This record gives sequence, structure tokens and C-alpha cells, in this order.
Amino acid sequence: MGRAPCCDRTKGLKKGPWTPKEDKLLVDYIQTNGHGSWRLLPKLAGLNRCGKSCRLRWTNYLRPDIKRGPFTSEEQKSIVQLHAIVGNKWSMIAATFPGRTDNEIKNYWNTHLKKQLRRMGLDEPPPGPGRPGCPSARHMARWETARLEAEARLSLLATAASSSSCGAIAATSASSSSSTVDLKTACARPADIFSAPVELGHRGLSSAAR
DNA sequence: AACCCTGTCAACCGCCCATAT
DNA sequence: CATATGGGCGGTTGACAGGGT
Repeated sequence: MGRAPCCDRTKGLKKGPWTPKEDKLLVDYIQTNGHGSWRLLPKLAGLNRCGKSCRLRWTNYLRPDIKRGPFTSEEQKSIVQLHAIVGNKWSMIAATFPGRTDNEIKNYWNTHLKKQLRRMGLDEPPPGPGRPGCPSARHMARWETARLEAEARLSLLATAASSSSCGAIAATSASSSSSTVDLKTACARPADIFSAPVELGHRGLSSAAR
């Protein structure tokens, strides 16, 4: 099918790093009006940017619930486990880490974990249903998204209830103080993560989460 | 001090999917 | 049913910083 680029490049829209002024315009607009249509947003907010760029900036950086800072060893373990199952489905993985973005996790994987696993001789664990190019795998991946999002919410509830610092998923993995050992353990038991069935369609759940 | 190399991460690009018309 | 559109995702790039020589 394919589609035309969402941004009209003949209009000389600005690219590259965002300025504090642009950030402020975007945040102010979204906080008072909501993002609505991303395509129309730049115009309405007075930004000379493509809507897609605005969405990315908001979801990856400006959103108030973004959690910045280094990944904990529990988060590392969960990322490795989930990656072993779903492959490069960063949005699915990110759904289990409230406050973390797919971009952040993707970067973290590419710059830290990948290297770490390789050094340990584990190389990349074989991805699960997320292999590219396979339609049924894609479909399954969507369903898994729904499942993961449900689990993320359960995890949050469990966290709030038990005042524990790690979520339900992290709690399923063997705990250890050494992150190197943790990663090996994480890779060894990826299948422990999934258990709960999900009854909702992926679209509804996804949009509810967004 | 200058240069090079490497690591990090924000941002862009192209594609796919779901929905609207 | 076919096509157009908008949103979202994963891969990749490029700028910048820090360390080493």
C-alpha cells in the first residue's frame, strides 16, 4: 500500500533538535487542549514542525510521566527477558515499564544490554513471535501487547499494594545482586513471564493505554 | 592542544496497521 | 470493497561528549 509522507517537506518545516521555546509551546498547547490531531497540532500550537515530530517529542521527552535516569537491575532483567520472548518489539517491552519510552529502551538495549550479553557469550537471545516479515507473528505480537499492558497495570497495582520497588514481572525472575548473573538468569527463564490470559482486543486496550 | 575513536541518545525516516470515508 | 488518512512502530542516523593517544 504505502503512503505519502505525513509532512510536506516543501514547506520548509524545521528539523533537528528542539529548542526550549518549542518545547514550551508544545507542552503548553497539549496541557490546555490535549494533542487532538497530531497533524493539525503544529499549526494550532504555532510550531513550524511536522506533527509526527511533535508526537515523538511529546511521547519520548516531554510527557509529564516520563521517568528518566538510569535503568535499575530489575528493569534490565525484565528487558532481557521480554526481548527474549518478543524480540525487538520495543513498544511492547516499554508497556511494562511505566514511565519508560520505547525509544529509551531501544537505545538502552542497543548501547548497553546487547553489548553486555555479547560479552557474556550469550549473543542475542532468539526472539519469540516478533520476527519481522511474518504476518501471523505480527498479529500475535499485537495480542501480546494487550496482554503485557494488562500485566503492566497489574504490576502497578501489586507495586502499590506491597510497596515493593519491583513489579510483578521482575518479581518472577531470580533475584541476585550481580547484574551480570541477573542477565544470564533472565535469559534462561523467559517463559516464566507470561501466564495471565487477556480477553480484550488489542486495539481497544492499546488505545485505552494511550 | 589537537586529533581520533567510541559511546550515547535525540530525532528522523519509511513502513505497517487500523480506521474513516 | 477500495482507497485515503492518521497514528504508531522499529530501524537508523547524526550530533555531541568524553576519554585516550
